Amino acid sequence: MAEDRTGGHELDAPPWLRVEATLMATARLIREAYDARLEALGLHLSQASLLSYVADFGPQAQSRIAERLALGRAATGSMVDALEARGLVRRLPDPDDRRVWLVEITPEGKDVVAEIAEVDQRLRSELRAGTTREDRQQLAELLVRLQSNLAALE
Amino acid sequence: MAEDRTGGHELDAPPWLRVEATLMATARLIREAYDARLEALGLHLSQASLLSYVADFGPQAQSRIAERLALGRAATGSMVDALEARGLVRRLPDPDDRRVWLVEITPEGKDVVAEIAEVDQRLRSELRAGTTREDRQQLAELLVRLQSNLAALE
DNA sequence: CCGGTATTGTATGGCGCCAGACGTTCTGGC
DNA sequence: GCCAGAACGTCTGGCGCCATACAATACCGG
Repeated sequence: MAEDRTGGHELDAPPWLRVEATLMATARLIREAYDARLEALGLHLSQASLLSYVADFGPQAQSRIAERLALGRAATGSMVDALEARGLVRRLPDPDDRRVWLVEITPEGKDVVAEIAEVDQRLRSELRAGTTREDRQQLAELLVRLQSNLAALE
Repeated sequence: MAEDRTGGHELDAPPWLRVEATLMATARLIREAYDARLEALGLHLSQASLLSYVADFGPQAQSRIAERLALGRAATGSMVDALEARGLVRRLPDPDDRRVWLVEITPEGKDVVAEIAEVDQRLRSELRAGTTREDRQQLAELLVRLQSNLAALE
């Protein structure tokens, strides 16, 4: 991509914001790829992540879900609305705290999660082409590092 | 990352879509960090990128800018509107094609670009804490690879 | 030169998400 | 017990961006 054809400029100029922009663009492309493949299931990446999360970890409060998915509480709430309307998820009152809803996966939701996992695995293997396991592991670590640096900034 | 296959339970399972979600969340955090620091200049990351781009490469058609920044033409157009309203950028008619506007940086724009570069360099050095040059280079390469894989999918 | 097609920039409507304000409920110091 | 403050979930408004449709202009085969 960045073959800044500036003839005799920098060799591989890391032109300022370019790397960040690339990261963001890649993230968007990935989301679009997932969204396209999840469209048949009637949901998009964030919803699929939410569903997988409650499937894995059992009934969870919305705040915790929001925190885990790095989303806002409002967005999480409306996503739960949508998933609930489709019967993939159910809201249970928390017996110990009347403010919170525990979001639980339904049997229908579990079926969908299985399909999501398939979609995910297929797409992942396509994306992995030409990359090594170490590459990906290092990417994951770098992302974590970046996040902690970002958190330390504020 | 994907082959954790629920051997029983994982301790810190990186289940399925989690890595992608992390990527997206990181991208968003980075954008927010930039936006916060660029707020004093009255612009956000995409506008700053646009400005830097036309500063580096001279007058460019909006479509080329959009393509280079991985944005839509409409979004690019309204960003140019905003930058033009602030006098940071100017629209010149292309003498060879009456459909296109050539977007050119103004002297005031150049001043702002210098400030952007400063902000960028400072934030970059903060983000780099605890990462090596190889890490970052590998990240850049991996992103390129991912993008090309994504492009090949459609 | 003429017609169809591609391309440029713009306008419109929609989507995902956030930030702030709000009512409700829990919690800890007095 | 009681009351200030924190936490949960919801609502509203806004932002950045996209997809689509559109008019104007360019390109190309007859």
